[in-house]
Amino acid sequence: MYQILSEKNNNLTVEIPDFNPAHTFLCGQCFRWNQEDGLWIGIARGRLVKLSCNDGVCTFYNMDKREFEDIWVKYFDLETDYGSIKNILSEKDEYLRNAVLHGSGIRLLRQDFYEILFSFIISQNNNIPRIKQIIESLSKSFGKPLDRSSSLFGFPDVSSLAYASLDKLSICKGGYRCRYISESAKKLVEFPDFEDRIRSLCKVKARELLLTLPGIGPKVADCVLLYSGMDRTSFPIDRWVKRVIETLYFERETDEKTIRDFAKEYFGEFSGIAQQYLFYYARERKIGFG
DNA sequence: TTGCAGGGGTCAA
DNA sequence: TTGACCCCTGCA
Repeated sequence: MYQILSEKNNNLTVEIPDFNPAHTFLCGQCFRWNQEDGLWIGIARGRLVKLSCNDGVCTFYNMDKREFEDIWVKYFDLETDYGSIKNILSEKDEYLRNAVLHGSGIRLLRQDFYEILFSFIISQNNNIPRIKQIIESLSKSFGKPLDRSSSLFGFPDVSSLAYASLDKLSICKGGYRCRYISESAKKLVEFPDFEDRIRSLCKVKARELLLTLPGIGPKVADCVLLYSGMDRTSFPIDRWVKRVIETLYFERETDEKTIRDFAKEYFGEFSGIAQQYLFYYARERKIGFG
């Protein structure tokens, strides 16, 4: 699914099919990747990553083969064959074919469970630039610096958030969501093997357990399962997805349960990635929005 | 300049 | 089922 082409000067060149950083980082699944001077720079797994890509050949800067294979193969989901998934989805209908073409370089990342959990609590009733702002601010205030000289910070761990006062959390301007962050973090420190527990449960039970945390409703629970890589059939339904599905497949207003059942039946095991293609397509084309 | 709607929802009544 | 909730941005 990928091929390491060279390793020199501490830079790694890798051929990665079906990967376009812009598609992957801008489709709304992550909040800590930015483009600067032609490079994509992100903070994930407590590390800074710099990469550039051209025609399916990517360079990872300051990275050796070992780190790449230990961490980033999994993070970028490089052992999944997106080519065949795209073929299967493209045969479903013309809408999906267009959506897949439009976001042909999307890869569903496998991100840190707790970072995703808190990031998507922050995402509720919010827009992407501000979500990114709040996450940066939280990381700066409560995260660990990436290295001794760094002014960059990893996402805070659960206990840092749990032991922070609500007043201090509120400096990050998350508004009413800060209370959810605080309360969920407090519950999570009391439940240290929460992530393992979620992993061990069936999808339905895992979702139910996530829903017991303050600030996590159906949409955020589905995001956590999908973007942490736990359940690729998860199908988060937000305003955009609801309206694009209504516009393309129902031609009328439709309740969430009907949409969920439709997705399960129609997209099957590829529901999560189908959702991502449709979301990216809908946002860029403003489908269902004027 | 000001006011208002709305943003990848959730919760409580 | 509905409105409140923080805060910011875009727009009239």
